[in-house]
Amino acid sequence: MLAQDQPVEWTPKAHDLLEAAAALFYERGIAAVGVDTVAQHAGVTKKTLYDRFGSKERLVAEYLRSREEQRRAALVAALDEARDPVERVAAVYDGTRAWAAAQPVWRGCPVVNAHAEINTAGHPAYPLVAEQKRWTRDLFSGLLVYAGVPAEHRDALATQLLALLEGAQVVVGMGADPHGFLRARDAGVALVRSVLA
Amino acid sequence: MLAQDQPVEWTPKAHDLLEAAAALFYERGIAAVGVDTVAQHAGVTKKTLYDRFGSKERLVAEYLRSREEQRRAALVAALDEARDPVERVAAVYDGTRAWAAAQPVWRGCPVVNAHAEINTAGHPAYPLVAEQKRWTRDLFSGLLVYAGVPAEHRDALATQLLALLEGAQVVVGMGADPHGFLRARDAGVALVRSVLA
DNA sequence: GACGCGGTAGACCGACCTGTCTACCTTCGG
DNA sequence: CCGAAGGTAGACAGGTCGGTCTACCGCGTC
Repeated sequence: MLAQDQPVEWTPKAHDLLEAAAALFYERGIAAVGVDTVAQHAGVTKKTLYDRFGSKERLVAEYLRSREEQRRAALVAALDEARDPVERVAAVYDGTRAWAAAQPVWRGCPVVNAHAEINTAGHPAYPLVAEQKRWTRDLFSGLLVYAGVPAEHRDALATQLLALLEGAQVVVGMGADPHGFLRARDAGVALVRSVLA
Repeated sequence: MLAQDQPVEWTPKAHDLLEAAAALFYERGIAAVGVDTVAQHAGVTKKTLYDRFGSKERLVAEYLRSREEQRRAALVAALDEARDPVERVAAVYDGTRAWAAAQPVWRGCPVVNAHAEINTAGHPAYPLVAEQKRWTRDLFSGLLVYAGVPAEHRDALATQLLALLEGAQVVVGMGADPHGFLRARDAGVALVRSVLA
């Protein structure tokens, strides 16, 4: 078995495995997908899966890490196109919408979904889950500093912007409104404007 | 086995089973909890479980139905205390916060969590999941009519209020901000006020 | 006193789960 | 030419899963 904290060796088949695992875990749920299924979809033997990742838990952790990497890349891409402070807040919603649209199917935030299935604190994906929302909140917080939002409003507003972003992912993922990201963007912009005025 | 659409016979042990199942499914995840574990926690035999509910899927559906019943009861309780139109919108957030606080642990919306684990459209809990967000959106929609929000703003605003509510549940559930419900409430009120002015 | 009912106790089934193992094949660098 | 590395094929182990079944018990009611 692969040692627990030893990094994954990214052979071509390891990439195939991650790709297959990511799609299956996201679309069907983590516990609902067995390692045999993942290996089969990747066109690979189970032994190769264990040679590269060492355990299913580790594969899950890598799945979440890679999805989060994608997301942050989409966010910086969207942020690079906006210089106006309020537009930069809006860009977070646009970037998330673009990231969601890039997935073959959208079933809500992968981290939230994984959180619903991971109970043991010892799971290697646990720290990733805990860190992700904090990171996004800090992102908003920084954008609010840049926008000149007074410190007394900053914490509350960061939470509100984060709630809108998370809520939009849920709303779209459950099919309650296909324009959820645009609506959330408008609301976020309105909230920021109201404390700047 | 219990017939698929035949109603559950609510004997005392059936209630014990639902209570145990609800706690376990919510706190550990649905797939992670076996029927043996549920029966054991309820102080009941597996046979009794199957005599009353017929299948695990059916038990899951009843779990979600009962949690949603609780939630709507908390919402009407909060709504009954508010007559002012904007205060009634705020009451939805307060009611949800009270409902969340009533749970021994809060790990986000049970329906969203279940949605992450349920992939098969034939699952008896599937219609419940699909209906729930629509119902809540309709609730906001009705409150906005009552508040005199012009029709052109109503749909977008209902989605924004729903996103704030769902987002607050995520934010609190993942520990990103313990005051998530209060923040969401303030943001929702501000958004409603801005279209009324 | 017979019967139905809700329940216990626990064996049992086949399927599937994560994870390991042996044996062999291919490719490539020194 | 050799050996290491990445891989295939597939059996295997031990455990858990959802679900079924038989045998029995206690209680209330015709």
